[in-house]
Amino acid sequence: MTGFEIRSFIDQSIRFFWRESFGQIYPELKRLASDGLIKPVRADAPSGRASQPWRITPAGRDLLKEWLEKPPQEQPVRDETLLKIFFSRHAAPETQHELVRQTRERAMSKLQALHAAEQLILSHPDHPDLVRSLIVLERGLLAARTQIEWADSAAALLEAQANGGAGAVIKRWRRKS
Amino acid sequence: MTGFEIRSFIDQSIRFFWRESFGQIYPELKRLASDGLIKPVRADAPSGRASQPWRITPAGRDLLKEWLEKPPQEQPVRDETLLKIFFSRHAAPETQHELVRQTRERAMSKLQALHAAEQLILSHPDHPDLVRSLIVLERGLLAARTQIEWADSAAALLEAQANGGAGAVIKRWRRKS
DNA sequence: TATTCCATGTAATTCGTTACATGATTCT
DNA sequence: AGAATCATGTAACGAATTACATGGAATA
Repeated sequence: MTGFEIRSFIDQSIRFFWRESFGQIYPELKRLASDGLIKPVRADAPSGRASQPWRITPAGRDLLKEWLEKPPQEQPVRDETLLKIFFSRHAAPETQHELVRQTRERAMSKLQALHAAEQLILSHPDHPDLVRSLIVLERGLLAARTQIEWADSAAALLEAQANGGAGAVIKRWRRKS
Repeated sequence: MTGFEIRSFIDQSIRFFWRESFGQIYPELKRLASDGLIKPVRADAPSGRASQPWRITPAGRDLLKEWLEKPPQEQPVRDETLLKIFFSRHAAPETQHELVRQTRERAMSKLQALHAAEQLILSHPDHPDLVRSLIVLERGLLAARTQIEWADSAAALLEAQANGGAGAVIKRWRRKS
C-alpha cells in the first residue's frame, strides 16, 4: 500500500481505537524501508509526487510476528472528563450535571456509528478478518454502553447528593452493590 | 501544595485515570507562577532544594472555573491491544487467545485494586469530595467489568471460529444481539 | 483548462517521559 | 554520622499533531 492508502484504511476501519497522521506515516515508511522491513513495489524511483506503494519483506513479516506476540503496553490513561468532574467542586453545580450529560450524548452518537459499522461488517460474511473485526467492534459497543450506564449512575448520585446529602449518596451506592 | 505533594496526591487518588511526571510538574508550576495563577506561600526565596509550597491566586481560581466549564477534549484513543488483535491473523492462532487472556487478567487485578479504593473512600463518609470520588470510582469499576465481559465474549467468538468457521461466528453474534 | 482529489513530504511546535544531578530533612 | 526519604530541577529524547508546500492524475 501507499502511505495515503494506509491512512485511508486506518480511517475507514479502525478509527475507533487508532489514528495516524501523515506526519507520522511518511517518515516512518522511510525508516522501515531503510531498515529493510518494507521495500518499494516499483523498482524505478517515483517522479515528483507520484504514488509510491510499499510491500512488506520477509524480515518485516518476522518482526511483525514478534511484535504481535509481545504483551501490549498499557496505554497511559488520561481522561480529561473524569479529571474535570473530580475537581468540579470548584465550579458551579450546574457544571457537573452538564459534564455528565455531554458525556452521555457523545456515547450515544458513538453507539450509533458503531451500529452502522456492524452492518458493514456483517454484509461481508466471507471476509477473512470477520472474527477479529467483530471482536474489536464488540469492544467499542461495550465501551459506549458502559459510558451511558455510567452517565446515568453519575446523574443519580449527583441527584442523591442534591436532595439528601452524603447520607443519601452512600445509601444509593450500597443499594446497587 | 508543593510539587512533590501534588505528585503524591495524584498517585494516591486519581492514578487510575491521570498521571503526571516531575518533568511536567516543576516547569509547569514555574509557568503558572509567572502567569500570576499561583504564588509561593512563603515570601522568602527557598534555599537550595527546600520545599516550596504554592497557593492558587484569585486569577488562578477564575481560570480554573473557566477550564472546568469548557467541554473536555476527547482523548485520542490508541488501544494497542485491539490493534494487535485486529492484525493477529498474521500471528500464530495461540497468540490471539493469549492476548485476550492477558487482557482479562489485567482487568481482574484492576478490579481488585478498585475495590480497595472503594473501601478507602467509604471509610471517610464526611469527605467533601465523596460524591465525586464515587462517581469517578464507578467509572473505573464499570470499565474493568466491561473489559472482563469483552474478554469472555472475544474468547467465545474465537472458539466459534475455531469450531464452526465464519457461519458459527455470525450465529453466535446474532444470538447475543 | 480548471478543479478536485490523490499523494508525498518537511518544519515547527507541543506534550510527555526518563535519566540524571543535587540539596534538605528526618530518623536510627 | 549515615541512611532513607523528601524535594527540586534540567537535559535528552521520543512521540505525535498541525500547518505548510508542492506535485500528479483524473475528470467536468
